[in-house]
Amino acid sequence: MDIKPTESELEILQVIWNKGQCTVRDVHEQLAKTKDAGYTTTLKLMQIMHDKGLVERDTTSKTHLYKALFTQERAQSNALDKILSTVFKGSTSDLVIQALGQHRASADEIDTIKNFLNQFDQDKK
Amino acid sequence: MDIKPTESELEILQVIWNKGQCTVRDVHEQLAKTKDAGYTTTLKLMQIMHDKGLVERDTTSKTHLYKALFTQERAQSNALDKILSTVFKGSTSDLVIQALGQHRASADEIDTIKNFLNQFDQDKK
DNA sequence: ATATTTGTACGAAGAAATTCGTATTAAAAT
DNA sequence: ATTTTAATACGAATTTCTTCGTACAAATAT
Repeated sequence: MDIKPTESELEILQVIWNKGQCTVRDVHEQLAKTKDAGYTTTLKLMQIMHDKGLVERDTTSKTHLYKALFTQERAQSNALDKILSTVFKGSTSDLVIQALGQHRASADEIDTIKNFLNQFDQDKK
Repeated sequence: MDIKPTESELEILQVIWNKGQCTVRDVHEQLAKTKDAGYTTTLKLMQIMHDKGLVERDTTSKTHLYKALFTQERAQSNALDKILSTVFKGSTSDLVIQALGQHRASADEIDTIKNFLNQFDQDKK
């Protein structure tokens, strides 16, 4: 079973991951900042996501509450796999170098990454 | 103007980037290894890509030759931007660390990345 | 010369994703 | 109590992507 949210579904999931839990209105208002789609469009999408099993919802009160059914880490992992195979010929180092070159990381971030790499070396021994 | 190849278009572009230049048959045979779609499907897709301006083609001889009109680097850059904003909350270091954790890099690759990071420090001075 | 193979063009069907209008119900405000 | 507001449900239109069949033309083989 493969989880593959569409583009729009990912936009919605992002909002849900940030807030932890969302009403349709929460999501819609967040999206409205950068996009313009009608409220019922967002509603419908979230209902479809529920049908697909991407989210669960609490229907106790009139206004339903949605939660994600898979983690952002999982989505990250899928997204990385996908672009690695489609545009990076499978080369993780190409990906990493391009990412770092394109979006300058802060000194702190660079340190974090270096530490991460060093810890790797230790594993090898 | 935003370049946004679809999933199938990316599969085709990948083949073109590898060979530099391709006939429809070249592409089709490569794809056939992992997929099964009819020849005319591939043909049609490539024609559409031409309409969209993703590729150019040389129609001098009967068998047309296709070339990509944008680089793989550009596609990589777009892909990274997209997943950074949709699933990584914009954090490059999260992306890098997750990528390295998920797809163990070789010692050589790790060195390459380290050097890249060090060179970064120098830039800062 | 003729038949076969190999190619392009292109319409159209099918599938998937997105968008929205209308109906209906529940809650809140007057 | 009644009106207004805010919510869900859901069908249906639209758009985008994918797939394929058929027609036709050029090159190749017989």
